[in-house]
Amino acid sequence: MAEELNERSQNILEAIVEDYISSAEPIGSRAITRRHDFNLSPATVRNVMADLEEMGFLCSPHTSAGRIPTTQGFQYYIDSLLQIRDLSKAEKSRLRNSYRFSGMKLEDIMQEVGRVMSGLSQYTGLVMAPKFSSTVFRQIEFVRLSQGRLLVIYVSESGLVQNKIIEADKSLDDRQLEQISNYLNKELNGLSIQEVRKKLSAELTEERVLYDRLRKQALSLSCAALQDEVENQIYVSGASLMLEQPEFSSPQQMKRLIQTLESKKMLIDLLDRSQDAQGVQIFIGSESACVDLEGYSLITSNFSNQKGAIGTLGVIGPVRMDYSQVIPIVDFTAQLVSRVLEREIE
Amino acid sequence: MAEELNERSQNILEAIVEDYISSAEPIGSRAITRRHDFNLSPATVRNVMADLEEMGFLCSPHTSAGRIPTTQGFQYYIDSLLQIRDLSKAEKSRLRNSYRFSGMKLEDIMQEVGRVMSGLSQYTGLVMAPKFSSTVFRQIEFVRLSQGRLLVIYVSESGLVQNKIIEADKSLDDRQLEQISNYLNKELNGLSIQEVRKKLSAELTEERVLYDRLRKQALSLSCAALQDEVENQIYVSGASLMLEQPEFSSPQQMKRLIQTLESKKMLIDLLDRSQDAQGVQIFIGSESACVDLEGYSLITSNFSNQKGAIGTLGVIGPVRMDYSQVIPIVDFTAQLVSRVLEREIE
DNA sequence: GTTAGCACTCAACAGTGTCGAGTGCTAACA
DNA sequence: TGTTAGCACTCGACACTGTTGAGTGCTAAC
Repeated sequence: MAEELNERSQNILEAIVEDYISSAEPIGSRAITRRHDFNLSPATVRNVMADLEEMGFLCSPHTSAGRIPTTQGFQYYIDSLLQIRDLSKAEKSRLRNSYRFSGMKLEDIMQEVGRVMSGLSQYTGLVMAPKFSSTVFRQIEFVRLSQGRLLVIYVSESGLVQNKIIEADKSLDDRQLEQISNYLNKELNGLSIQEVRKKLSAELTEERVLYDRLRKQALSLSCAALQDEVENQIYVSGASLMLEQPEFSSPQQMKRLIQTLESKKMLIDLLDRSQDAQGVQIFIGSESACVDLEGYSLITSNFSNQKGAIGTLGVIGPVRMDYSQVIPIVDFTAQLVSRVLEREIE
Repeated sequence: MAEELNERSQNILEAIVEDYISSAEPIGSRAITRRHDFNLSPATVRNVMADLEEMGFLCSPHTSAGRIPTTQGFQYYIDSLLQIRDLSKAEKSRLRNSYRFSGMKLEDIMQEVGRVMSGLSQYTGLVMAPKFSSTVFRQIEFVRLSQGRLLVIYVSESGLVQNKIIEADKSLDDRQLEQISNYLNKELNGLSIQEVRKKLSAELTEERVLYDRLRKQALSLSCAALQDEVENQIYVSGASLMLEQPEFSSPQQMKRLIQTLESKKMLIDLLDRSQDAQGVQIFIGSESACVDLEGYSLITSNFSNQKGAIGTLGVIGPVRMDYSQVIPIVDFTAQLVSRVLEREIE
C-alpha cells in the first residue's frame, strides 16, 4: 500500500491533490508547473504523472484531459502528505463563539452542532446523539396514563431522558407504583443500562422472586420498558450546502446524495463504526466495505462526558474535501461538546 | 374569481388539468380530442383554449407549445371540478394495513406516518407533532443532576413528555423537591399548559407567596422550566421521491426543493396555519402570501386526541399533484392517527 | 357555431467544424 | 541518465446549421 515515492513524486502528487481540491477540475501538467515552482518543465511533470497513474494514485477521465487523484491518491495524501495544523488560539475562540449552547437541551445541542459544523465546512454535518444503552442508570418514574397503560420515564446519569409506554397489570395502584419505583431506584442506581438489563433478566429467572409479587412486578415492568433497543437519533444538517459542490451538480448525483443522507439507518451504521476509536477518523470513498460511500468522505470524532454517554459527530462531503480545514473543525468541536456535556452534569 | 364557465369549457379545462397531471407536459388541442371524445375538432378546442387562456386558467410556455394550467386553473379545478371520491372499504383497510403503530412511541408514530404517506403518494410527507403547549398537564417530576442543576420532566395528559434542565437553588434537598413536586402536581392537575403558565405567573406576582418560601420555589422552578416555547418537532420524509418528479429534474429546482424542505422553520409556519381548520386543507402554489411556495402544493389535515393534543400532517408536492389520490390519503391518515392517539390514552 | 386548410413559430435534435487543453512519443541536449 | 522541446494526435466544449414535428392563429367555407 504505502509504496515508496521519491520526494519529487510526492511533491507533485501533493500539488495535484491540493489543486484538485480547490478547483474540482482535472489538473494538467502545464497547470502544475505554472502554479508551483518546481523548476520542472511540463514534459517532466507528465512523466512523473504517468508513473503516479501507473501506481494507481491518479487517473484521467479521458485521453486529453488532465488527471485527477484516485481514492488511493487521496488516501496517500492524507496518510503521508497532509499535515494537520493545530488551530490557533484565535481560531479556537472563533469556533467556540460559533456555538451557543447555553440553556439548551441535549437535542438542541446536537442540532446546533450539526448546523454549525455544516456552515463552517460547507459540507453536511452529522451528529449522532449518545446511545441510551451506553449510559448509567439514574432514576425511573412511572406515570399512569390510563388503566392499563403506564408511561415509564428513565433518566440517565448524564441527564438523558427516555420514555416508553407499556401495558401493565390493571390492579396496580398508585401506592404500589411508588413502592416499585422506590425499589428500582435503590436497586439499579449506578449501573450502566447494559448492566441493568443483565441484572433484570437474571433476577427475573431466579426462583425466589416468585414469592415476592411486588418485586416481580417491578422487575417485569422495567424489563418491558427496556426491552428493545432504541433507535439512535441522528441529526443531518446542511444537505443543500453540499449540492453546491460541483461533484453533485448533475441531477443523478444530487438524487443519490439526497437518498444517501435520507437513509438514516445507513448513516447510523457508519457513525457506529467509529464509536470505539479515539480521535478523528477518516473514511474515504468506498473504502468502508459494506456501505456504499463511493464518492463521499466522512470525518468523524467521538464525544463523551466521562459518564459513558458516547456520541459521534462528523462531516460528510465529497472525496475532494478540504481535509486540512475540516479535520480541525471536527476534532475541536468534539472536544467542545464533551466539555459542555461534562459541565451539564457536574 | 369563480367566473362563469359553460359546461364545454369546464370539460376541456378538466381534461387539460388531468392530462397535465399525468403527463407533466404541455397539452395541445390535438391531444385533447384524441384522448377524450368531446366530438369536437382540434380547431374548436383551440378556440376554447384561447378563451381559457384569456381568463387566466391556462398559459403557454412558448408560441408553439401546448398549454398548461396556471395556479388559478388548478384552483378552479379543485374548487369546482374535482370530485373527491370516498375510499372504498378495501382501500381503507389497505391503507390501514400500511401503518404499523403497535407499541410505538409518539415520535416513532410521527415518523412512520410521514414515511407511509410519502410512499403512497410519491411526494413528500410532512408531520408536525402535537404542540406541547396545547396539551393538558398531568405530572411534573424533578431529577437532580448535579448540585445546581435539575432535570424537570413534564408529562401531559396525552402522554407527551418534555424535559428541560434548569438551574436551581443549591440548598434544596430531596425532601423539599418531593414536597414541591407533590404540591405542583396537586395544584396544576387538569390545567392546559397555557393555563398553567398563566396561573404560575399570576401567583408569582401575588404578595402572599413571599411568605411561603417553599411554595415560591415551587412556582419559580416550574415557571423556569416552562418559560420558553418549545420548538415544534417536524418530520419530513421522502424528499428523494419528489426528486423523481419532472418539475424538479433540473439542478436549480432540486436545490430549491431541498432548501425548502430543509427549512423546518418555514414548514412549521406553514403547517401551523392549518391548525385551526377542520378537515383537509389545500394550499396551492404561491397563494399563501408570506411563504414562498411557488410551484408547490400542500395538502394537510389535523389530528388530535380529544385531550387537546393537536398535530398536523400532510403531503407536499408539485402543483401538478394527483389531488384525487392524495386528498383521501391525507384525510384518512389524519383520522387514523387520531384514533390511534385516543386509544393510547383511554 | 363549427370546421378544414394554411402559413407560421419554435423547441429539440443531429450533424458539422473549430478551438484549445492536454497527452504520449521521440529525438536532442546537459 | 535525466530533462526538455517539438510534434502529431485526441477529445470535450461550443457555436452554427438545417430538419423535423407539434402546435398555434387566422381565415374562409360549411
